[in-house]
Amino acid sequence: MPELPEVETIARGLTNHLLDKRIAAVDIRCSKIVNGDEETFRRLICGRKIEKIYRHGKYLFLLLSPEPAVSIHLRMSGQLYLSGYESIPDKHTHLDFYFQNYNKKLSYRDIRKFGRLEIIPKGDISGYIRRKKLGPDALEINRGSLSTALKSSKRSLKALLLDQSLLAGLGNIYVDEILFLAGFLPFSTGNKLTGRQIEKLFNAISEVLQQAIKNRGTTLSDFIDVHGKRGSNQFSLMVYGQAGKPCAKCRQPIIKTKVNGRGTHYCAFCQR
DNA sequence: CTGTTTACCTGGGGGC
DNA sequence: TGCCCCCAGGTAAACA
Repeated sequence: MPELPEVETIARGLTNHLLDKRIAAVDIRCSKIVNGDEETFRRLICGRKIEKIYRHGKYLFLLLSPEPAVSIHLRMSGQLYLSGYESIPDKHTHLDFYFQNYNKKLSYRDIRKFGRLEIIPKGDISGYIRRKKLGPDALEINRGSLSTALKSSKRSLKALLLDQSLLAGLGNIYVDEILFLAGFLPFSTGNKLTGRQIEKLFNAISEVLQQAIKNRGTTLSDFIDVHGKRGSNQFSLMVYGQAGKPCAKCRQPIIKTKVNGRGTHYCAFCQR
């Protein structure tokens, strides 16, 4: 499932290939994927040049010149990939962008159709981020803000780290990995962590995410980069999907349970 | 207001 | 083989 490292991998891939390309046409085959009227969507972006591509949390932003911006959220199973101009889309490929003087198209594919593309004015991106209640990006947050976020309530660490309004970008896989690396149990609460413990968590967040970006994301089933290639971070997972297998550190079996309704993996010996 | 549960989708896997 | 049921997960909306 695309979380921060997967969206970052896509943002970098798109930046490498689509910067300064001009959108020539958009083929929408499933209109619920785009927010609002399909015809308006087409009209507002056709003929516009891609000026900048970046992400905040799991949201991807394409800035067009002179206007507008497109926000894309892949949710559970969304994919963005480049393919030959004339390749035939399968039944889950809902939208294609064509470009001037470029022999590839950018396709949006989404088996579960949870993802969305939205048009917003460029000047309103910060407003959009506010309306979506997104906190600071998980790679940009500073220790003070993380501390405030974790002490904001007596919910579990799992719930706190998944809460996009506190810090944006973490999903189920990386939260489990971060809590393992930091050595904290997912159902323990954040409000009585010491400064030293918060620092441990802070470092684990950045370490786990940076490593996953280096590995070009985690591919358990769906994730692919803009070239259709799988990531390799699944081979570095310590707890997620490892239920019953021996912990890499202490050889005790990894436990899978539910915390806040989410599948949660941890080592009862290494995490306290 | 806060925190928890459910709906949205589809494919895959287990049980029989 | 095939059918039924449940599970996976990010977010928004509904709920307590």
